[in-house]
Amino acid sequence: MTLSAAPEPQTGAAPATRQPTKGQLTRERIYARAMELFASNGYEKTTMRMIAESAQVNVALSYHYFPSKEHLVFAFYRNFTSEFIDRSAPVIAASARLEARLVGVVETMFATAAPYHSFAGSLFATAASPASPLNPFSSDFTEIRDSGIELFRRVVDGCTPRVSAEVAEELPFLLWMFDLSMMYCWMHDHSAHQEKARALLRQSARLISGLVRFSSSPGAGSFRRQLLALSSLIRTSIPLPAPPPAGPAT
Amino acid sequence: MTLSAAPEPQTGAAPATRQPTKGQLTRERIYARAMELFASNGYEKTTMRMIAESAQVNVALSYHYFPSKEHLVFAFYRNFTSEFIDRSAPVIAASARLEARLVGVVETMFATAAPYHSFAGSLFATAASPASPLNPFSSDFTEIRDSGIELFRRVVDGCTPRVSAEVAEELPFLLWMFDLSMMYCWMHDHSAHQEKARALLRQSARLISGLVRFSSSPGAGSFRRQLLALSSLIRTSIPLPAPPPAGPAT
DNA sequence: GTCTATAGCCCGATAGAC
DNA sequence: GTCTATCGGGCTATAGAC
Repeated sequence: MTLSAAPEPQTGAAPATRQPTKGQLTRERIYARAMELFASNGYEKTTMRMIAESAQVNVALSYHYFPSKEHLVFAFYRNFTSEFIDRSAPVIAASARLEARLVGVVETMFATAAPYHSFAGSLFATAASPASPLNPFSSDFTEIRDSGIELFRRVVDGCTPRVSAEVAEELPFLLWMFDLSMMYCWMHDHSAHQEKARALLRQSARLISGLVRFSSSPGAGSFRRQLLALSSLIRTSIPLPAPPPAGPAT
Repeated sequence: MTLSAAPEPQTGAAPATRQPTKGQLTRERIYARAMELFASNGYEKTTMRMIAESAQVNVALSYHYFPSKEHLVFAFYRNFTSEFIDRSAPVIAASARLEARLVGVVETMFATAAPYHSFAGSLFATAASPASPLNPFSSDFTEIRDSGIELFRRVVDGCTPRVSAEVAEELPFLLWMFDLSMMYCWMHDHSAHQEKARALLRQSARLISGLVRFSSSPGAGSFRRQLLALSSLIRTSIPLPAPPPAGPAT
């Protein structure tokens, strides 16, 4: 199964100015109602029949726009990632400190995801399985994953402490994985306002920033090489389209 | 829902010498057939009806012993963990080097899990959700998780490089989480014989061992304190029964 | 306590007529 | 796009045999 449904608008750099067709409106209505129901009843307890009824369409039509329940989840991922990245831009601009940027960006992710806290865990479960086309390391996910890594490239870009070019090449990927981990912690966190996840974030960001600084010191060559080798190993274990071109970009 | 089914034998320090009742044999037959079917058809494609038919019992009886499909997964976890831990003992005895022990123990986990590689991912998905009583941080999972952490306590115990008492208190938990991560990588790894996951393991173990050594050096007090604080934060975010008693136990 | 048989609910997903 | 009908599968309920 592949996850790109037929009438799915490619939300890339394509023309978003065209006025929506009737079908698109229907599609969005179904999606919106599904998210509401997921939030109020949870993912598992929300049935496709409920979604269709709520959106005032027939079940079969729901399946026309979203060929499976998973496709709704995938659409959520895309929308969420897109919104999260947009909201991160001013946060990155606000400070050059790596630690502040990292905390800020992940906090932004928490804030963006807050309305969905109740069902994010269930989505994650659907997505965690290597068998699922939704898992973050699958090829269906490539686009979303790449935009996430790209976000952390901007976090690293021009930050303090300064990072060497070789580190700057691997670090975005590592930070993206850190971001995923924080997401997982946040989902599990039922403390008020997810304060525990936030405390964890602050402590981790401090440690990461310290390690990055340390890895640039002259005496840390062995550590740096080991870390880079490790990151490279992880990255190449994943069906990434290609290692980031160290060419004319930036 | 709680996961301890009624006729489930408590495999603790309880008398395992008693001869199995007829019901226990049936239970084990159902379980064994389920695992075979999972391995050959995958988790999702194996139906409860198939399992019952294969074990030559009625579906309702299957549900008597395993009130849900998830209960089969939970039984698998318990058995797997138990076998994995048993097989790890000689590995720990074989070397005092932390790096060698770490590689050896995780390799043992890979070897123990090898027969289930095809469906381990699906089980993991069922288990990853915070909503699932199967997730590794849930209270149902406490016993299994504790035995895992205890295993890594033995890995750390008496190892070289020497670790200070305060590090030795947190390190087993961190290594257990590392073990979980490696499991996740291994599941995703479809290279021949999961060679990529093994390469990752060797590289990670080297780095971890280096970091442990470094953290014990006099100049690394700040790094060590930060790492300990982080570990403690993570650990206390989890419904652990209690922080490990620093009392009379070895 | 161990087990069979049957009947059925609910839900994800599909087929095909209109 | 709409609709009905249907399937397969997780799960439940009940009645009862031994």
